[in-house]
Amino acid sequence: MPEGPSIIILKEAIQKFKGKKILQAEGNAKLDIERMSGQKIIDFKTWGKHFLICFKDFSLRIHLMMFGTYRVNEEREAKPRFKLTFVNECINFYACSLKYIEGELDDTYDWTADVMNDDFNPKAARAKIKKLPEGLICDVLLNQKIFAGVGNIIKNEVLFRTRLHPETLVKDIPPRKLTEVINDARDYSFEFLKWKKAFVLKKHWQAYTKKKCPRDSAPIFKKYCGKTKRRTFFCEVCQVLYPVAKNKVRKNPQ
DNA sequence: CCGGTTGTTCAGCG
DNA sequence: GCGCTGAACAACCG
Repeated sequence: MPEGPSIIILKEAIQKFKGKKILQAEGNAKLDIERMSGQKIIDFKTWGKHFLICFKDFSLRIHLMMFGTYRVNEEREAKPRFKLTFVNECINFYACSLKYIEGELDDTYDWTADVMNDDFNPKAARAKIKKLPEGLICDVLLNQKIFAGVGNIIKNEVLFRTRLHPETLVKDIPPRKLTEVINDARDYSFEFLKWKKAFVLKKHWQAYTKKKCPRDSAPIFKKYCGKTKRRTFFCEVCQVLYPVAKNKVRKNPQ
């Protein structure tokens, strides 16, 4: 479920409940689920991997973490973390983390960071990245304050598509290459969404979980990179680790 | 059948 | 107070 595009799919799946009144809210969550009983759903919003159910004075933030799931008008065997009942219909959420947000969401969320949002701002992303010169690009891509919604799959694929080595330091990335990475974090996320909806996401992976580079047939390495220590798949032949040593730059190519 | 993981938070430590 | 590590959570896939 978890990366940003999957949360968009969730939003679309339950869009029909927007404007509806919750007849009953129940569940085994730690917070006061019943607070939502009788409330009307004003809107659904998303920010990165957060799914937000908006009410008049507060919102519920749902994070599906690694294994969260949901069902519309269906039950799983396990008890739901919480269930919302409408007239003749219901939504069930399982294995998710919940939190209430009081007041305006604009006070909590920087919408310019969300790669799936129309307000995503590449310049704002660049300014935040510039403040982390010693950071590794593989960690930066997973930083939700910069690229909300990007998860480990998107990270791997964006680095492959832009031919950038995951352990490149931010300060060593050429400006145009950085522009490419920022733009592709958004572009690939929309490709991810399109392919996920069509159930063909996996077959479009070029580096993630792959053994061989589709560009040059060199082996794809697997390494737990950076501070985040997440699985990272990359080709050492075509993904450039900047700065490129001077004696490796050919003076007269071809 | 068991190991690994599309994610995040928090306790505990030096 | 900090950064780092490991645990915890949880369910499905291969």
